[in-house]
Amino acid sequence: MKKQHVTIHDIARELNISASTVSRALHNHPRISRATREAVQQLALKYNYQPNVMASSLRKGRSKTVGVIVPRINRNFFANVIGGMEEVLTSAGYHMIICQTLEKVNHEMFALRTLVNARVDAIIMSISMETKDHEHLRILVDKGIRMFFFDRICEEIRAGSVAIDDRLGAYQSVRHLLDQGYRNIVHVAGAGHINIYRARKQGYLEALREAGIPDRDSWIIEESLIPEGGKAAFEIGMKLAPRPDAYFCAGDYAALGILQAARNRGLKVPDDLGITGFANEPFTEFTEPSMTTVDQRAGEMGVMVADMFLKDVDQSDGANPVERIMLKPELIIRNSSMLNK
Amino acid sequence: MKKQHVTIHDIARELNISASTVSRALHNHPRISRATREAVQQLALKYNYQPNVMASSLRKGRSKTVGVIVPRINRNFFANVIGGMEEVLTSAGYHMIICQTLEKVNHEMFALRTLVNARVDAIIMSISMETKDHEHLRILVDKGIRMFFFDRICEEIRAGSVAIDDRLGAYQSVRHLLDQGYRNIVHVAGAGHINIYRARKQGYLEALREAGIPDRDSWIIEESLIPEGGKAAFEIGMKLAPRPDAYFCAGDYAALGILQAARNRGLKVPDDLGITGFANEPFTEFTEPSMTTVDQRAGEMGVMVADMFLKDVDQSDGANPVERIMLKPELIIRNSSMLNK
DNA sequence: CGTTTTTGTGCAATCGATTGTACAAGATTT
DNA sequence: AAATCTTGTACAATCGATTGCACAAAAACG
Repeated sequence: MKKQHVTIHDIARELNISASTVSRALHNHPRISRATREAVQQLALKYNYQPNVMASSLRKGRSKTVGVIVPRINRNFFANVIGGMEEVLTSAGYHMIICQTLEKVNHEMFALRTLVNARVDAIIMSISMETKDHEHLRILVDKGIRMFFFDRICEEIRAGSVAIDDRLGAYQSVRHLLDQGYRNIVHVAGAGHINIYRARKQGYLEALREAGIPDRDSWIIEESLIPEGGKAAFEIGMKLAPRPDAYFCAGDYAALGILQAARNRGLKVPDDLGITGFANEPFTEFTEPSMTTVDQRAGEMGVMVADMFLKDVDQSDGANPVERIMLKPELIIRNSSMLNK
Repeated sequence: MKKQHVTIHDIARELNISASTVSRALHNHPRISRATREAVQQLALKYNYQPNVMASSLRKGRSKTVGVIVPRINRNFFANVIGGMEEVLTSAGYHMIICQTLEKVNHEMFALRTLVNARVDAIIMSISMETKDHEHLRILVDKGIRMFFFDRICEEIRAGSVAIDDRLGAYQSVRHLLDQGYRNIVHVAGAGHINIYRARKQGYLEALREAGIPDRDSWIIEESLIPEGGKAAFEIGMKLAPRPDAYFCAGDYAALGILQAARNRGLKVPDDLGITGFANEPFTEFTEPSMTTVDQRAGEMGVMVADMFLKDVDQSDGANPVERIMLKPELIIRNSSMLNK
């Protein structure tokens, strides 16, 4: 249990020079003589000197840390985004502090305060379901805190963002169902105040209109996107006329609920009923029949938003043109929607 | 874009007192008069003063941060553990810095160095697959760094840990298969140098022996625990005599591979073949038939290891009796192993 | 009333790294 | 040889919070 860490002062003392010289030598300052520089660097190596991040952060006012806020860490999508960010940020010398909101706006505010306290160099977040008002976000941006959004972005705030083109993903899904010959397509939708669910609804409507199929409000069923929500939507759908022959769900878990409900009713998928989900959750590959869905390219999204941040700090000439990237989603066609064999 | 943060000096100036008095007032130091204390606290509230964590960390030598190292953030199990830790640590005022090793030992060493640099108050980790040697861990523990393991623990290091009783989980699974009437049970095993896979094998052997069934080495097939590994194991199993009637897999993805391979061969699960997995991955609920597996109580594990850390820092009287907790796993019986209906 | 104790506050050092400025010695220019 | 420039290093302040020590004023005591 020796002294825990070597400091520049330890090195300075041993070489009979000042700490400032050591610091400069370690940073290859041009004014430091070659002899001194090499002596310092050798000794640093010998003692395995590691700069105290807190001290240098305090002095420089930058913490080399990025705060990440997600609704839930253990949701497949978010875990993948975080995985992507981690790879980029770590290799650029940044840490990540991670907070989850559990979809609660007060958790979100708490997390924001925590991260601002920790003096993170940026906050990268996906807003919670409950977040309808964005005043707490605006305050931070106005204060000059670097902020980036991914997936669930807040359009009203001027901030960089990466998201997938949900509208396009939905459009492609519905278009695919139409191509397969399905005609009476119900949309199981998510909460309307979240941009991604609004966009998915738009894509659904667009595909129908393009095909000349009238859209009706009663065919858009807003439900919680969990298996139970899917089952509820299925029951509602059973009462519609004409009888729906396909369900486009804004989430995979809801699609799974539809699948289970259909099975219970003796309906065959995909013959009697086509089903598509959204998110490419791992289980969709393994359901019977396997589920058609839309991949959100989570890992890439994490990489891109992290890169966006790095680019921004690098230039940091103040004039940051806010970039909003939209990734193209990938329609993954599986058996739950393959009418033609 | 005003001045970003209020400091104790700002408050001190406004009240014509010294910064040290402000600091003491904010910490309810008994020597500070009531009047001063209240004035300070009011002003702090008014300006929404938030202490600079880096400054206080630097001074106090504690960062209020915990480093977490996992093989992959986006693996369901680890994401759930992290989720559990997050809830506990955040409400105790700690941050988490998260690193992933991607199962590489050099990534692991890099992560350790990074976290030590960041002066984390503890490191909570699950070792990578590649980690066979533990010298790099011992060095840190000897240096006095607080270390805790979960799931994949390193027994040779004296450190607190939380894991599930893998041996028991395996024993229960195999016992269940035997109770169902299966007799010729293959074990698809994981890498033998990882404690959890060794323990699962032990449980398998124990259940067989207890039932008076001879165990043979050729019935233990060590494979990568992915669907392809399962398929490979299935092919090997097809050549055994007598023909296996059940597979106990050390991982769910391998079990899935067996399920798919069996289906391709026209074998009916569970009638012709019983299958059980390990980990309770979300998809196991949704396969056809649904998969029997063992739940590892990931969230609880995260909560417990975080609590263990908090208890340790709180007392910190040096005399820390190393605690090694073993959680009881939960056998989740589903259709892939239900011979009796 | 003089002495001791308690109370309330400020000073200054500290944590470790960084950086503007000063300054001496050596090199170059005129 | 004097003037100027370059090179190499040290000093001291700084980032913001914390804390041991000092000390004055007030209170308690004999």
